[in-house]
Amino acid sequence: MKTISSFQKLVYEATKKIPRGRVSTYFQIAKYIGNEKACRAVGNALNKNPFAPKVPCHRVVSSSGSLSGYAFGKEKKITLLKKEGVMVINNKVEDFKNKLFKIKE
DNA sequence: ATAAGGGCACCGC
DNA sequence: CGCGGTGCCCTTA
Repeated sequence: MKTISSFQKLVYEATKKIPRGRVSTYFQIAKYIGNEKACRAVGNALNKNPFAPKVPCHRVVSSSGSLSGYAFGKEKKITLLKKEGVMVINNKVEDFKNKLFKIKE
């Protein structure tokens, strides 16, 4: 039992909302939660990721489209993204802004 | 309660 | 465009 807080719950919710072939940013999730400044906290929450397979943390990238990191290895993240239709080049998402999914809608 | 860490974002050079 | 420094937030020990 992880005893997660509302914050993390929202993080996972937002992350799960990200459709396949689409990517989002920690910042976007942070805003969805209500604290755009909590971008680090978001990453931390995803890092623990008690819902690993349920939460597609690999669809979450940095504001510049860089993969930044991944609990299972960024290389794995790239592979998953490419398999979902997201072209990843040089550890960065191609057409990032075009594939960017805005959760707060 | 305090200290440190973590998958960030922004600003300046 | 890349690097370094800074600020905010959350979790765990």
